[in-house]
Amino acid sequence: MPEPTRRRASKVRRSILEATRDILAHQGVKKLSQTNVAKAAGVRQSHVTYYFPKRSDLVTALLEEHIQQMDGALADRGGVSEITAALDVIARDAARMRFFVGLIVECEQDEALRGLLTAHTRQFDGLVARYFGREPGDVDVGLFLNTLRGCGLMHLLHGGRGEIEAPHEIAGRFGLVLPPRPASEGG
Amino acid sequence: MPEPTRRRASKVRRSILEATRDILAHQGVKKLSQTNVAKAAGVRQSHVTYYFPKRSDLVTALLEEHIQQMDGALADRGGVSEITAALDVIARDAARMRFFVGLIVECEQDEALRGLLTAHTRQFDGLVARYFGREPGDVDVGLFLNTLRGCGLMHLLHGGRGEIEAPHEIAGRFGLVLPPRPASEGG
DNA sequence: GCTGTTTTTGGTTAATCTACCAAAAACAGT
DNA sequence: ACTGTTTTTGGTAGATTAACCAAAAACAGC
Repeated sequence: MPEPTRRRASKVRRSILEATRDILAHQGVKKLSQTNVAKAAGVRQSHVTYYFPKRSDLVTALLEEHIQQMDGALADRGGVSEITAALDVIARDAARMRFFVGLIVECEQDEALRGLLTAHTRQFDGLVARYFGREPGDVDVGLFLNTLRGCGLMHLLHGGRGEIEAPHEIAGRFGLVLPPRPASEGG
Repeated sequence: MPEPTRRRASKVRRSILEATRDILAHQGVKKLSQTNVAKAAGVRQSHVTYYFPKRSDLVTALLEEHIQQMDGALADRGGVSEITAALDVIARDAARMRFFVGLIVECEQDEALRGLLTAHTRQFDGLVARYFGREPGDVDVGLFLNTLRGCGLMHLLHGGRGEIEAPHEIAGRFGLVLPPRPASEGG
């Protein structure tokens, strides 16, 4: 058993991951340290090392959980409203972009993490393509999402200030419209 | 004299700034430290503190010089080819986006730096608007540039791999075309 | 060549960071 | 209740960081 059982379900482990997420989203990658995480989680610093022996373990677990949550919210129900919300978040939620940028910065030192993150974004792009009735890899969808990402990045830079056109309006500029209900969207 | 004279023109100072730029662009913000900068510049660590007493002084000076260089290349000649090249860089040059992302991360701890960077991007956006015969603050131009930024960010994430549509083609999607020569472009 | 300023040298400092460790405590299965 | 595992505690280690400093050296103006 290389992977202990209880270790994965621990309450402490959970609080550490949550603290990590909060710090990365609200204070940025420069503030992400074992000390700060432990403080925010209300546990000892050595707990962080215990559950995540290397820094990369912590960040990787964070991203894995994030992906899992996204999958739960998006893929399972395939809900239109969830995707709509997710698109909005990309362009208008500074904390989320801070989180994303932090991950990108971490990727610079961790190719495995980069693999995870690229795969995740690719999958998300494919999901959004479906949402608009396009094939995965669709160029319009790719550009549209990158537009949102650029908006989000500038929104982060400007300190969360400034108005941003609504995602579905931006989508229109790329010829992207929601096809008539695919007859499988549960309320 | 709060601002010493020779201090600003020093060869050492220049090499420090160049090393800082290179590290930020090619290794990322996590590798930006006095030690690494000094090593890359071939000077002693205490030199870095001497010329840039605080870390923020170093980053600020770096951005100021960057802005100055951009101004020199773009505003002076107002050259179409220079802007074309700059647009290309945003979307396709991973090192430049790494540099930009690094600055954004630094802004999180330095509001003055954020002011500098936001002002710079705003000015650049205005310049590009002119380039397309639009007014500063033009929504199409803003979205277009953010598209390039989003492309650049994803390009950085994917480790500099992957093809990207040419900027002027993307511009077309926003109804942006170069007006007939304004009769003032020097070859 | 003297004088005051700038720069360089070579260290030190205090803070912070990741990682490690041994021993106590809590817990689980039986 | 005993046994082995997991977790917690508390502390340490070694690296790395930005920042500071005194004294030597280089330099500039006169």
